[in-house]
Amino acid sequence: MTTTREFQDITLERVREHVWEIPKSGEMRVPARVLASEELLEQIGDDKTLQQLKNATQLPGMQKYALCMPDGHQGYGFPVGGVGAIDAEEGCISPGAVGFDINCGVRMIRTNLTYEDLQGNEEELVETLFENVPSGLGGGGVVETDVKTVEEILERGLDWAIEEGYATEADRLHCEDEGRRPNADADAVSEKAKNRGKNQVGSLGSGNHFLEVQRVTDIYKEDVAEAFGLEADQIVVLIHCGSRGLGHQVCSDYVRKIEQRHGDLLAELPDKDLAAAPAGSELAAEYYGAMGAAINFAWVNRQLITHQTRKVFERVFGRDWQDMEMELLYDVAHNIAKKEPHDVDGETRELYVHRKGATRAFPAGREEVPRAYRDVGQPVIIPGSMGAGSYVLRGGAESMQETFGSTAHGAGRTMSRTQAKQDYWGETVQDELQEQNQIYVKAQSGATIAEEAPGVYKDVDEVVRVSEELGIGDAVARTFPVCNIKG
DNA sequence: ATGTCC
Repeated sequence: MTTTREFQDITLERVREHVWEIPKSGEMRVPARVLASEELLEQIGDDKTLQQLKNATQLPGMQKYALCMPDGHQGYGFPVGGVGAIDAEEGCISPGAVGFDINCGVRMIRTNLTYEDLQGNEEELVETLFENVPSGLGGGGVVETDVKTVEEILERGLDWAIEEGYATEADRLHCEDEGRRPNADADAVSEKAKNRGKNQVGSLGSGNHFLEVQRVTDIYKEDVAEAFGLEADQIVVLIHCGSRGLGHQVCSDYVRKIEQRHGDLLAELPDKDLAAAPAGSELAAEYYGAMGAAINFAWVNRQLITHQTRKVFERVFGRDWQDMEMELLYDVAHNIAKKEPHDVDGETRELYVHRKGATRAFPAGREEVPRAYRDVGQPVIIPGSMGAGSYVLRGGAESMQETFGSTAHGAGRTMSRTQAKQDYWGETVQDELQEQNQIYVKAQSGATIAEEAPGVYKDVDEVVRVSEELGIGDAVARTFPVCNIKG
């Protein structure tokens, strides 16, 4: 007897614990799979996620199944929390399956400070960070620059930041892809996008983006934590942001171009927001190059915020950042597509792995994992809400087989921003966090705090539990917020 | 997410 669940005319069959399948039918090229507990599946079934996932199976060249991670929710065309691995020679590439915020991602910086070292300095620290790390909508970055410099950043990523003195060689080695995408093409990025980016280099932006000082509260795997340089009570810094207006502009430019030039493919797809360029076409190559360039821009963005953070810590604690051992643990992207070789039915194929709100989670042994972590698996950083903790995982042994080397990226929202503003008042949320949890929050706008209230997020513990039980990403450590700045 | 519509 098969266990099934039905949501809005979509039936899912239970394959095994935490694995639900929408069987292939009608125009679907492959089945779809949702990786979730029963509790998370109920939330995923609430909005358009399942229909979007089912639609995605119609993209030409989709391999095995379209996947939804445990934190999935509806997005533009393709679910946030979606993974689509598409043949890079005979399939297609879809900007909607990457997301508007190209290389939105997270990085964690270690320190050798303990929570005790920081207590009493929270207010000064949060204020100084807020003054020195640009945030909010619109312009204003750590550096104000010009189109020519933006082009350098787009082409060279972290290498540019090293030359300019904003990054070290160790920083570069601890970014996914070593902070520079080989196929990045600044010429494929419009002038308009470059102009939007030129005064946003080193800026958080708005929405769910933030910089958070955290303390490590739990260690689940001692040996892996040691390899990652994490221990209980340690202070770490988490930075979550992306490619700002530049990446957004790249996405809209190419959605429009692809819609215009590849109307034939578009006509076969169930949702125009899935617009895709056929593999081998001029636009597929151009979008891939422009996306790679926007990815480099986002890495530099997070690097300049790191640079400012180190300077702020130097000022507040009166020590050099090197003395506080403020090294980059790792920087992960969670809105990208990348050509990767994967095993499909016993054959190795080049695939465009689209991860939209999903994190690469390569296991131990893979050469893409930085040398320092190669024996334990890559670090995977999963931010929770500002009142809950965040997790550091390591890529699990089953990830290559189950999810094309991917896992979740966050807690995922449970209500709209509009609803959140009706249910919460920013200052109240802020006061409660400080009084009840000793969390110091500072934001450009009270509305942002309301929109990001801890209550609007799913249970990050449950997301991580499912990831761990599936063997795609294993919990290594947990952190809890101390100071949070945001747009 | 986003100069929340060129």
